[in-house]
Amino acid sequence: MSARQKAEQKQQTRNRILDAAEELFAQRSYEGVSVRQIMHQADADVSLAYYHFKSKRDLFDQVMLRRVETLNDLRLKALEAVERRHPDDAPTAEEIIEAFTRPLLDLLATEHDDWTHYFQLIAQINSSPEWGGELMTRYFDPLVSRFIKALRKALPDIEEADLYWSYHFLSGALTLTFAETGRIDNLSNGVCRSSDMRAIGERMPRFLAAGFRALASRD
Amino acid sequence: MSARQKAEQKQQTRNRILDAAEELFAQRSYEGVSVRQIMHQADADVSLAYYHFKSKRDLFDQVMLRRVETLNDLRLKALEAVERRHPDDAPTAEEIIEAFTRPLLDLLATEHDDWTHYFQLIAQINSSPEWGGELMTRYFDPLVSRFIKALRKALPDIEEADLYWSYHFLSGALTLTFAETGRIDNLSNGVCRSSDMRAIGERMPRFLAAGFRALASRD
DNA sequence: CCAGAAATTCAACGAACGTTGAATACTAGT
DNA sequence: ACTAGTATTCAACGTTCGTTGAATTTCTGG
Repeated sequence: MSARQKAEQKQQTRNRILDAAEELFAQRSYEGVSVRQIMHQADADVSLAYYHFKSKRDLFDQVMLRRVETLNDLRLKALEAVERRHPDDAPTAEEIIEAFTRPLLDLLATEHDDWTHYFQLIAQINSSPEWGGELMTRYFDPLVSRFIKALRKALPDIEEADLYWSYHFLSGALTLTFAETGRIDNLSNGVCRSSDMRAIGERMPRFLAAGFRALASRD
Repeated sequence: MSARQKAEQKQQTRNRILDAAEELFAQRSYEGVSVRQIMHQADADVSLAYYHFKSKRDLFDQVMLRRVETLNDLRLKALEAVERRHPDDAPTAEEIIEAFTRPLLDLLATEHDDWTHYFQLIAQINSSPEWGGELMTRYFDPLVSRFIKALRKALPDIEEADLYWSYHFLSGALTLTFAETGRIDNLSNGVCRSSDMRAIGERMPRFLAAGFRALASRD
């Protein structure tokens, strides 16, 4: 086995641990899961966690970090593509929201098992005062500000407060929806399924863009 | 001290424990808080928790139960009041959503300290697959179905799937907003404040009703 | 003032927690 | 075959966890 292969194997183990941690943190929260349970699911010895990571908290941070760059890149590229399609006029609110949500939709449609637990985790963090404050600001707010700037251009008459509140409502709808909690499956008696990305893609941008416009055209 | 007064004092202690548990569960989740920490905050001995409640889990359930009836009653009354104002025609979607949200707004405006942690807790539960599945269904779905029935009447042309997805988006926006996570305060650099119930009341029903209508009038 | 119930405290249980240092297995280069 | 180093395992530490039974305080009704 070459040195290169060895390094890859180490990464493999590290990723197995990250996968297990991601899934369990998403299902039962940070404090609801022990390092022992994570390492059991990763099929590795407990103390190996502390060889690959500094602490339980560090493991959690690396779970967050592993995917955030991919995600933000895709979203930014989608936004830039939309703007490139409108060299003169401004894109519509719906197009911008589409760029904000489409990457998540696509990731869940094509690599569902890789991303589903990550979005569950983000949903929980987003609605937690304890965790969300720091993490969401650090990882997502820069990109969000970029999208809000684009939305401001799409809705030139909107007031600042309306713009931020609109985004806030969007954020709640989006994180809950992509968390695939199964709530809608229960409520609708099977008419809707949390995992139906096509159904979401057809409805969410339209729903949210209408909301933005309703606040932009206030009388 | 009369027997009556004594029973009241017992209830007082019980409520002190529930208050402490509600606040800490909301801030740090069920597993993130120990019975010892709760009882320390309630200024009572650890084992007193097991005199008033069967277990930690039972304590959590009682935290949930304590306020849910009040809340659902207010919401149902608000909906019935709206319907009484429309004996012949159907109320608008905005009026119904208003009835769904107004009680929360009012409770947070008039008894903020009593209710703020409860709504934080609900937000976390709503976005957790582990907890939300059972709890939200048990405590809220009956009332929600009642509201959905009213919305179906307000939007006679809407398809079932659109109706449920619309409510799902509403649910996400609503739970995040009333959780007062402070996320919008950071993002908007102080332009908006999570605790500004007036700002929310002026915007949320309008935003969400527009979303419903956008899906109802699908081409 | 006393009996007895009710509310609260004390002391402790076994289990699980995060974390660590030393020991081991494995493999790559010499 | 030997060595060096890296990945992994073993065994244990002190602490905190949820929970319990017995002791104790507090107060009421007789």
